[in-house]
Amino acid sequence: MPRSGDVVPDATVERLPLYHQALVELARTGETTVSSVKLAELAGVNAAKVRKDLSFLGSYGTRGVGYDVDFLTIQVSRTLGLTGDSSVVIVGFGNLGQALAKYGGFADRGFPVVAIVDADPTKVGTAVKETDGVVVQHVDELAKIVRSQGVAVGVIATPAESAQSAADALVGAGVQSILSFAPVVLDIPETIPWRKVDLATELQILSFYQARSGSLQHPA
Amino acid sequence: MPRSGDVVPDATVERLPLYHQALVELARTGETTVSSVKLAELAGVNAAKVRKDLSFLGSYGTRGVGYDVDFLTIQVSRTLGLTGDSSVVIVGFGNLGQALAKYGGFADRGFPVVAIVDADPTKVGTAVKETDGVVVQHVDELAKIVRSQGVAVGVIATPAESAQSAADALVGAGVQSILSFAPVVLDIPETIPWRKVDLATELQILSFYQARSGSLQHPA
DNA sequence: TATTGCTTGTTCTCAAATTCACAAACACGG
DNA sequence: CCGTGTTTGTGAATTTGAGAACAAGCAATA
Repeated sequence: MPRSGDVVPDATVERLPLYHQALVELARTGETTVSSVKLAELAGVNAAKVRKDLSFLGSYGTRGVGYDVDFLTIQVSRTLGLTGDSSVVIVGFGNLGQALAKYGGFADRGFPVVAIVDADPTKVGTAVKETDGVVVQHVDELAKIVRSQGVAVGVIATPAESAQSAADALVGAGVQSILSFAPVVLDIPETIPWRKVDLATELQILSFYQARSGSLQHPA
Repeated sequence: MPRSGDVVPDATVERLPLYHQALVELARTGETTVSSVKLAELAGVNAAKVRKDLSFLGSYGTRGVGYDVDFLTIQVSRTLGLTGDSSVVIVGFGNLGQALAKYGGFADRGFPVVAIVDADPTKVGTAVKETDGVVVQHVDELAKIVRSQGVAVGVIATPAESAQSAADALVGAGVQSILSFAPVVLDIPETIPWRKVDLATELQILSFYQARSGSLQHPA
């Protein structure tokens, strides 16, 4: 019987946000309980997998009934460490950086963008109205910003060539995790978790399954 | 001995774009051959895994020497179905849609954005200079656009509520694969491969590993 | 042509993840 | 209070993936 002290498998961790998202949606529509079958449908996975995943957090369901939406939401949030907002700083104010800054999807889900930096002095001073008028600052200010604003997450939106120096700056400034959109492997200390999102890579993976068209559906 | 007719494992497919990226970079810097160790380093994976992955495409290396960069690039491209450009249409011209349209990273890697559509008539007519002046059209034109321009990929950048109707429109219009940024599970025919990228989900996964700080590094 | 050194391709073993299948447990109605 | 129907939680079996280890094979050199 897995208890909260036990390890949560990586594969499960990657799915917890899906459940969280589905639970928030259920709460919004007024549902008070949910079965593993329903939750599986909303998250796009298999019901047995949902039950096994949730069992790693503890025994929070009621047999014959299902899971309490609000209670389970809290447990999933707690496991993911989603207690309160985590401030984000974006490094790089090119097209992608501007895009991410204006995109509201971060703040909506508890990750407000509180600062933007760039190495180009001509970009410093620009205000982004979509993020409450955050003003672009110079990358040299990074350490000061992270400390004073308590920034937890750094997002790298620089060109590939500058990504490593951006990472170094973020690590030096003291952020606790990094999300990179640059298509390069970064050298980052083991103590700081980081992930890479590469949009072109996603399209190339699709390309493969499209070429094999019909024969195989993409794995969820 | 795996041959090109055999199945390529899903896990391998997800890494092929990384190798492709690394190979392109090697070619750019003038390297003509590369070892599995070097390629592994550039892609951020284990060397044994590189060799095993590549062996699914065929026996394209030379023992004692390594892989020919140009030749291997061609083989990886062919396996991924990256023969020539694949046109992309973006559905949704809100913040994220505009962001993606202006972001040059798609075209650079063989996925030019040739059209943008939105359901809001007030947005129709806007030109995006970053993508050679592509003009936003109404979503009702989608089928015509896809047919006339030979669009292969649809990118969904709408709010979550509109994502399913966007997907339906794309499927009806005849696109061959779909990349969605909306945080919902889509109902799409098995014949059309699709993937979901959710930026907030990425941050939430990081949140977990950050909470478990230091004890576990995120799996690549 | 024989030897040496290096790197691939593949086999083998182990670990992780998925899926099935079902007993255990609860609510509810009679 | 008992039986029924439903849904969880979890062993067990299966599939998939990771990594180590090494024989096979090629180039280069003398």
